[in-house]
Amino acid sequence: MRIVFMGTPEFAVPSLEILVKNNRNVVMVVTQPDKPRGRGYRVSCCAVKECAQKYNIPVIQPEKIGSSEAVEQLRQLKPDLFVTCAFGQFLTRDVLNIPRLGTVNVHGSLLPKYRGAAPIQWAIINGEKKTGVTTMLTVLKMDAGDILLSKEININDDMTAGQLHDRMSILGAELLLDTIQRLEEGNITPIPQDEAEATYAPRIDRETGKINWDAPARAIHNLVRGTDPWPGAYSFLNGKRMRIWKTTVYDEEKISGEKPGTIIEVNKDGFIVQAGKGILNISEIQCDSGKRMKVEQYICGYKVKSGDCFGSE
RNA sequence: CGCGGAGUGGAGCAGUCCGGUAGCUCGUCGGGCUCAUAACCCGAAGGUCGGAGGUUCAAAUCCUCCCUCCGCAA
Repeated sequence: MRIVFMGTPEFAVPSLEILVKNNRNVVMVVTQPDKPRGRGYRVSCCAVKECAQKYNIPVIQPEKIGSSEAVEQLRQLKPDLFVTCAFGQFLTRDVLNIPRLGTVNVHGSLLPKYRGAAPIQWAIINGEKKTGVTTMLTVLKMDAGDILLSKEININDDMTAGQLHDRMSILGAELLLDTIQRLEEGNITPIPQDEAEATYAPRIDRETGKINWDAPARAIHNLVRGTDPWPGAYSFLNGKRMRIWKTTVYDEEKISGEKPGTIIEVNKDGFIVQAGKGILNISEIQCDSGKRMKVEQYICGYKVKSGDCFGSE
């Protein structure tokens, strides 16, 4: 079976790798063009391209996958199957028509929930207790194709988006291999998604990480976890921006009368802060120009006292 | 040439503008107090101030180059 793999970031690497290691015939990898990224705007390539090069698989990086040039290149490969996994471009009808057996996508949620770019982060931010990975047929509408297989995974109360991402990328890879095997055997029945149940998980940006202290402590805790490692939850303390990396819910319900955001106690375990509902303990933070550090270390050099208040400036 | 911040005993910071004895909080070690303690009191150890040049009577501080880390932006 001739497979073309389309993917870009770290999440897709285990999927590509599992195909290679199981001697699947990946004839081509399609990924996003190299772009100037990072400090100093150095041009760098994505994780999937690096992986493909490691296994000497040809790579193309079309600006638009639907361009006549790219379509022609793909046609000439006479592929049996396309696999997409966090590719980052929509496939056009012309592209979808190329592979004999169709196109399979790996997605980081239990569809039809959390369609879109950031399903892992939003599942945590929304406080879900479980999520999963799904393989489905790729169609023109985003993440809306018929479901092939899915697998659940539990979300622990202290799990970060980064941790969940890493586990799900591996789970997704295993599910992909399984899916392809059963497709070959003709042992799989695509199930249409229930459109009425569909929800969306849009791309997150830096603003997503801004903490609203009027929210419940539990919701803030979920935001902190769901934006770790990127973009990170933040607020301002004494005029300086502070990222907040590690929290625990100290109390679910309590309302002390202090303004939300107020530090009601400082100790070596962290800041104890009043939220809109409930109380949050903050134990790990990061200042601009610095690395992550425990609050215990921070208060050695900075003066923080109870009554100081987190805010939007 | 994208913009900006940071590097000072083990940790976190001040001092740098305006050159002149290395400072604070915490930790560590020793002693004291205490039924006891992560609390309190007394004392001590520990630093080529990221690196290399330069200016100067004198550089953490001023000038030049380099290294490392971080934020913005992508």
